Amino acid sequence: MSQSLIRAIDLLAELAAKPATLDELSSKASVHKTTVMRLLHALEEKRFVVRDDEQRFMLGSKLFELSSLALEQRDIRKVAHPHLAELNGRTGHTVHLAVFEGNEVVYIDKFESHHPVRMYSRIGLTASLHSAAVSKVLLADMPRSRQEKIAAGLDYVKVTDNTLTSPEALLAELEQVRIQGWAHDNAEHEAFVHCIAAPIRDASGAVVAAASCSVPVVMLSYEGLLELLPDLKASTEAISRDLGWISHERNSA
Amino acid sequence: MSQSLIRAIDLLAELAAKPATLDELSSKASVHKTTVMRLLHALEEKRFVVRDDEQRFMLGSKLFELSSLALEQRDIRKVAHPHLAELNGRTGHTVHLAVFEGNEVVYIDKFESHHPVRMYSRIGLTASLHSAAVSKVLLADMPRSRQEKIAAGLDYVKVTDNTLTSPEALLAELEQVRIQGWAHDNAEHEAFVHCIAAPIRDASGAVVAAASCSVPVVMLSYEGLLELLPDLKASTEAISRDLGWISHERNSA
DNA sequence: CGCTCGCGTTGCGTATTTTGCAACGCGGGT
DNA sequence: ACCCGCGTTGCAAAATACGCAACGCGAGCG
Repeated sequence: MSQSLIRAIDLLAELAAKPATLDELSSKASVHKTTVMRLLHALEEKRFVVRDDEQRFMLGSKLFELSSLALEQRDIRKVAHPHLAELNGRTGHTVHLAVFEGNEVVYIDKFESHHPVRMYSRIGLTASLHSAAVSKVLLADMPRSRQEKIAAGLDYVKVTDNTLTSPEALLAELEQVRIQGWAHDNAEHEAFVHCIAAPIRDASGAVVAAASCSVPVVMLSYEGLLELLPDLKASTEAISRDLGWISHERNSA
Repeated sequence: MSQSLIRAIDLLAELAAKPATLDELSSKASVHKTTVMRLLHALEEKRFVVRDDEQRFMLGSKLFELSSLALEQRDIRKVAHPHLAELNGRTGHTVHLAVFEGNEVVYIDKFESHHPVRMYSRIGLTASLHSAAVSKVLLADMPRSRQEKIAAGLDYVKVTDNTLTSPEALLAELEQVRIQGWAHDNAEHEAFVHCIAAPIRDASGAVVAAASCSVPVVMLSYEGLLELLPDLKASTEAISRDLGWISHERNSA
């Protein structure tokens, strides 16, 4: 167990909240300031951390570099980007791309709404496994046994009144998603925001990513949201074809 | 000296190049695979690393999250973003935003050209201190003694035929930049690409960032490049005013 | 101008962790 | 069925990390 490494990572997490001094970090981490100092020096030397004008430590530019390279290593993002940019252009609404990585669903691309609305999601953050539409799409393609295992291990945090609250409810919804080929988030993930998501498949037909359109409920009714579905599916199917997927069925809402 | 932490960071640097297996990483790092395995497990637990479908390790999504937060902590970027987006829209050329951090110049925003050209620069990478226009702008505002210290410590790598190759040449050019209020990169930083940069100031008048326009020499002559200067300066001055800067002089090319 | 305080830094000995070794376990291929 | 590649594990030794106590410096105050 790499305690020293874990401590350094914890320091980065503290600095992710806001820049801090040596003493502040030492206090937060319950670690002697000498120890914190040495870890920060190593992080500073490698550009993970930098000192601002007031001698506070803050996250360094190496993180931009690594992040940029990590995103570039995700081919799905490169292939999907122009399609989703167009979808965002046509609809004017927030568009996300998410993948299943390390037992979590992570947003790896995002296009902001043309309207003055902003959402909590951001590239790099994880999406709730039991409430986000992209999560349902990604889970729906998994074998039932794996779904059950994941569903059993979730903490069904009630984010809104509509949030699913049991493994049974989630599994039932996943079955419906698998059949209909898309998922919705009925303001389960973010209050006052609903969205729809559709799967992106690779040459083998496996779901490798999900894309979604999200809209505040005051801007668009549920019926209006569903009218975006053909457009969304056209984009996700175009991306899937670029990945070698061959459509065997006629799709419709 | 945090050897374990440094090793972990080196592993991340290897994975930045491309995903790799345990044995590959062990070989590259000259560290026993047991040690690499433990470090990777810790990194995986904290989402700095994830395993792909072929059990290779790759950079994880936590880096996106930290990078996103680190960029948000840089207020200058948020203030400058809309202005530089407009500059990019008006000119159609590549636009960069760079700051001086930890004795280096780092790109913290970039807007791609509307033409089919791509450059090596990317958010998070450092710019050469002796050849990039943004670097000259940032260095030009420093006290002479600090300039001399930095100039003396540089490795004057000859990137192109036009690259400056001595501290004296660099300091002379910095003096010129300070007087004229902008800098150029005469294909010193990237062959066949020239650019101009201008300073962004804060309320105290200090240069806190630099913005640049970069164009391939085949697309625009040097004279044509200089014609972009009023537009660039209009943007950097607007950003400076947003930061509280008060202009005391009439500016012109 | 001198003193005090806050905060980053340093030397060092001890405690703790890290490390590599040797072997194991598992899955895939022959 | 066997072998090989590769990830994993237990353990003892080696090496580092750690915290302590004090230092040094700059800023602020009297």
